[in-house]
Amino acid sequence: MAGRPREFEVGAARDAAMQLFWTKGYEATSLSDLLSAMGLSKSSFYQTFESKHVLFEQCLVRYGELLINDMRGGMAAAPNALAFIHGALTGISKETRDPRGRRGCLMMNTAAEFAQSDPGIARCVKAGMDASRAVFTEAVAAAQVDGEIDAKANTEALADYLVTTVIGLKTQVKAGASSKQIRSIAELSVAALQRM
Amino acid sequence: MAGRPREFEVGAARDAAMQLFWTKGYEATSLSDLLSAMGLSKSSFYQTFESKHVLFEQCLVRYGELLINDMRGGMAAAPNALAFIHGALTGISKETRDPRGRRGCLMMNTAAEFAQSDPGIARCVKAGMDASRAVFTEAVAAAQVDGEIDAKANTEALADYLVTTVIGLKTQVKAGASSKQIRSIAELSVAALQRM
DNA sequence: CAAATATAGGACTGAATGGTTCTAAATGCA
DNA sequence: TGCATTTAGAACCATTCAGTCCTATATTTG
Repeated sequence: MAGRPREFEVGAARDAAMQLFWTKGYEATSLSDLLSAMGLSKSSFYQTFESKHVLFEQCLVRYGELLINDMRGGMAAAPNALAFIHGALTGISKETRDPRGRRGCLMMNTAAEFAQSDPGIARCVKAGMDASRAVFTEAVAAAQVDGEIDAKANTEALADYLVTTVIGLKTQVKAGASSKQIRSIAELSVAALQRM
Repeated sequence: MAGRPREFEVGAARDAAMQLFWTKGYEATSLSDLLSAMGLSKSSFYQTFESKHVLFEQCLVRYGELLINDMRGGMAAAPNALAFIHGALTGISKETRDPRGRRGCLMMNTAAEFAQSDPGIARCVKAGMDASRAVFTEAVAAAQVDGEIDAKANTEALADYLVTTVIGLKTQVKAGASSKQIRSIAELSVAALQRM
């Protein structure tokens, strides 16, 4: 009834693919790149993952999950909502050192490479954006309750503002901005948030 | 001493290529796409432009020039510096309707596709960013003289903040944000600028 | 006319692409 | 033992790619 068991972990292999897509982008990642990184033969690859494109969509979804988990973890660990927001923005400055940080965000990279031409991908990207905005919405609302942000401000609009700022910062990192620059912009943005 | 004259305008052909690269990205633009868009035969193409890659770098430089010209034109046309800044941000909301606006910014798209792997391209992108930041720096300084922005604020830091916001907004457009969302974020950002 | 240059377009190269199919061996369960 | 399944790996396919080369024609100046 059952044959030889699979010798690799699907999740781990997919995560390896995700790292590669993240670093190089979809088109620039060849099938043989993937096979090396995932440690699979072509047979196993195509038996387990339908195609490069399908695998990529899975990676995108997975990336979104990790992103949201990270954000929620950060929010739980922070002393309060504003501290979380502050850390989320200023923390981006650390990504300037490590070349891996210069990869930017897989969602945004994908939006740039794809979103125009592939509706399925566009939906994935939009879903990821919406999810991260939702976390920021919660954080802003909590900070409003805390009295750190003006309770009369439009919560949704502030969350949109934060998402936009994060996107801008990450792109700046990718384009070569310095850690100091990033931190300065981040501080400015958080300070602005408290005066809205 | 002289032979048959060229039948096309180098500048116009390069601009057509730029539009295509802008819309599709570098890798996704094939040579035959370029030939069609530019209206050239292979012979003429390779005689005039050394290669696809060289042409792309030229397009990137050209795009940067146009971008800066646009910004300077907008600044000259605006009643004052703050109005220019306001228009530069809120104007991005108009790009949501037209599918051509959804292309984002060639500089940023290139940063996402390339900047990690190609040092020459990275230099081009950085130069473009710096140039547009310089225009914003002038605008902020002028607005500070006008009294629209706090004269005690760090001019360079505010310019960085503006560039970051523009990048974020354009990426949001690309990812499918609505005109209303963009406008709301833009208004918020300009208002914040006046309270820094 | 002759030299010089630009034109269009096809033939071609060599490499790489994603993807399919097959063989042959390995491994598990009933 | 026999069936089901995974494994590795190679062979193969059709396509696309950027780029080179060549022929033949057109158009300019000297």
